Amino acid sequence: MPRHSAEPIRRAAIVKATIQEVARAGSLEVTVAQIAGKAGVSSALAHHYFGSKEAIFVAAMRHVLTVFGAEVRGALATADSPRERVEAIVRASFSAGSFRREVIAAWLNFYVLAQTMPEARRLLSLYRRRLKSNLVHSLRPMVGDRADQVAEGLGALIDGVYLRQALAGTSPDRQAAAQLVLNYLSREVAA
Amino acid sequence: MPRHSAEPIRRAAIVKATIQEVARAGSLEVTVAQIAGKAGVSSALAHHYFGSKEAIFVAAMRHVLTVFGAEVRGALATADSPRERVEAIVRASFSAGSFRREVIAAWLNFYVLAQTMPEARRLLSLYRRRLKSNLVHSLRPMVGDRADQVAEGLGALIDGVYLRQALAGTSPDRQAAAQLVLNYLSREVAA
DNA sequence: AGTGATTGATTGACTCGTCAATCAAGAAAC
DNA sequence: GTTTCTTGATTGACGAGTCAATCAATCACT
Repeated sequence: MPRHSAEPIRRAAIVKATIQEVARAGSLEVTVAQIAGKAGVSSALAHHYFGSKEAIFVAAMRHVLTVFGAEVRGALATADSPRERVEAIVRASFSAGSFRREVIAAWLNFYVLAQTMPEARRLLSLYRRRLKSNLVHSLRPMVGDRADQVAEGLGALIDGVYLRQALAGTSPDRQAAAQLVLNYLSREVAA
Repeated sequence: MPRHSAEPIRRAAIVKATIQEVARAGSLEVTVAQIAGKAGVSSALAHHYFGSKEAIFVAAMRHVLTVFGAEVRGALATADSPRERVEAIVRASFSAGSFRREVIAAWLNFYVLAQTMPEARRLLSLYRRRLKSNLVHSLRPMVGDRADQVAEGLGALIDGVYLRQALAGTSPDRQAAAQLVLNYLSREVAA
């Protein structure tokens, strides 16, 4: 293993470990040592690569959002009609990659992080704006000028389902979650 | 100042200060000293009355839920038809007492707390079960055996609206929030 | 009414542990 | 032999919880 390839590997390992540890602890009260330990490195190395604990959290958050973004884009690629596009976004929200216990738990805590860290808030706002923009664009041909409020409702509903899943002891049911939201969509379109 | 009236006054002050401080900090990372300071007492006294920091948080959470429960009950008192009952619950969710910046911020953090503290989780589950039971009961005459899923959707939507409000920089708009949820209700009933 | 005992209220000072961050130095690669 | 990687050790700060002591009201008894 060549020396110069270590950095990306370590960063990825630390980011992954961060998500796992945050999920395990159920809060952001995890020590750098715990994260580093899980990643199989020393806490000093984590500081070496990220500079601070906050930066580690931001990187983890960015990773979650990146994965989610990629899933949305992938789902949109095969969608033709507006209806299909909206459905693609909804399904991507509950895809196998993002709708997992550890990611959901991390998600909730990133919301809390966004309350105190401007950088985290920026990331979250960016993601939200993109999602809404995507939704509104696809909804326009379906519901006209109600697109904005329907998008707002869909967004809130998705967030709510996530939130409730975070607290539920059971493992997430992607199918049921998607169905609940798509149901809402159908009603709005029919109205 | 009569001796025996000190305890309830102090407890209430500390609980109130806890909610304010959690909201101000945007997280549970507030020190007992900060809370006590805001309540105008020493940190030792807070420990004297509550025993631990966790117990302080639980008391604050219980208070929020109690206020909310009272608001729901009050709203239900003047509701006759099933439709009115559901609307009362929804409106109570966004009532002036509960849908305030500080309370919303505290709410979000209590969700996080519930991930780690069994007692907090118990409280939250209890509140949720009651709310859903209330909803299902009133929805039954309106939507029949779809009552359960509609209640689930309403609950998730309410949670989602709260969550988004926690992150929004603006002050909460009770009217718009209630309208969004009631809209969902109308669609479901019409279907 | 006076006086001493009792009890709750309250605090400042202290302990003990924890943790983020730094540093200096060793190991590995090139 | 220089650069990158990696760590153990250390530090400095901070915070929860404890404790011994003070203060003030109430009580019990005369």
